[in-house]
Amino acid sequence: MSIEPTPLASSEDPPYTIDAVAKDKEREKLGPAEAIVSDVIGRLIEFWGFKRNMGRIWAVLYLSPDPLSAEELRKFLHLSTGAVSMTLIELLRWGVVRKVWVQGERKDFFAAEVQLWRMISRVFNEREKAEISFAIDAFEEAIHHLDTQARSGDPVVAKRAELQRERVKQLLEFAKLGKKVLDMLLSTAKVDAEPLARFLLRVSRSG
Amino acid sequence: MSIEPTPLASSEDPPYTIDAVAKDKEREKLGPAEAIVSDVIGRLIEFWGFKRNMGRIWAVLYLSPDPLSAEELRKFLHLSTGAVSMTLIELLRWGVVRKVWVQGERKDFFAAEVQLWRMISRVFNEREKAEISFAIDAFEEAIHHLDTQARSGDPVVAKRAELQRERVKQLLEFAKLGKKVLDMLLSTAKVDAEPLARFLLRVSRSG
DNA sequence: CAATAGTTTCAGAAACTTTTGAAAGTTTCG
DNA sequence: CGAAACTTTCAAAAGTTTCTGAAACTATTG
Repeated sequence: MSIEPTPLASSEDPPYTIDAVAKDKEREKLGPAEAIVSDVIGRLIEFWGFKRNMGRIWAVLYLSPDPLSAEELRKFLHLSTGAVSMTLIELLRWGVVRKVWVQGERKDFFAAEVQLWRMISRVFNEREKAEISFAIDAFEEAIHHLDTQARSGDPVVAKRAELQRERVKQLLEFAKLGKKVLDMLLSTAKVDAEPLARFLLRVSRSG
Repeated sequence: MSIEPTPLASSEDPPYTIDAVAKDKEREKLGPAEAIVSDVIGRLIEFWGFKRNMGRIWAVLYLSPDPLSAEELRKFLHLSTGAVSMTLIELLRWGVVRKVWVQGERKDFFAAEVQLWRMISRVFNEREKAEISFAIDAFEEAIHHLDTQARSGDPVVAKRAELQRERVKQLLEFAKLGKKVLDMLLSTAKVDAEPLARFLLRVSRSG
């Protein structure tokens, strides 16, 4: 139930020695809280379309008082060197983990971005916005096609095109609204959620 | 570039006959706008963690003036009977597609939920809320573990537990905020976005 | 500059997800 | 009831994603 500090530091060891910290570094297992949190973050992140290990590694780093090396992460999470390397590269690309230089150490160390809001807005910005912009373009293209059809001679075709045009327009409006909310979130929310709220207040009157 | 109504209805056919509608029913291919929209909705939905075919089927139904049968969907999207059946069952479970009884027809017909907002809030309610509630519980459990550790004799363990407690608390706060926003969205936003905006306005002052 | 430490890459393996299509099941109708 | 119409199920196949671990590569140090 209590944490398992390290196999080397049994409860018989004289406690509070100077190298307690050094021993702490030799820990090979996650404590229960760390295990729970890295598991749940892994799931959340997977749910969000990333790899589970991205979430798990981020979580372990987030809960670590000090930066960790790839090797330590490998041990904690029972991953292969390759997986740790690839996952860290991905996390670095997303800007949610940083390389940290540790004095006197040759290998790289890694630390989590701890500003949750900044982190999430960064990911939203790159990922959701791209997706939604693509959708908006596609809906606009579809509407263009339907306009052409609506002007075609065949009234059956024209009638269907008109109905479809309305429906795609709904999708387009919805996507644009989503994009606006996202933009707002991204540009300012890391500082303050107020602009988003103001916007929604305005929207709610017209739509 | 223009729609392909059906291989049977070439442009030489006398147009505007009474059975133009009947011919329209024999269409076997999607028009360009339908193809674009079902593709992009398929992608969005996949991105959101559902099966691509759920999005594609929903989109075809959404753009159809009349309810469609499983067989028609199978033809339009080149799927197997099994895939159509399973996907429709899933869409029905999510409440984003309804069965529609068509007079004089023996087979089932299906229509899309066209209220976008209602649809999305329903999905959010079932899916995101469950996920976030689970995370909240897990974070609380982790904090409990860390409280125990913080009271343990070993000051190294205690110190780490305190730092970790702070961090997990951040996650917990964040998740709770997310849940609140979601609740607001779900309970009222289908009617009106205003309560959500008010809430955000309040939140932005305190934290 | 050779040995060592550390990191990345990548082809294949494993795990997981989705689809197929035939068989089983169900409902309707004469 | 029995045949026809239609739907669902499910085991196997196909497809996709993620992971492994050895080899290649890069950087550091004596």
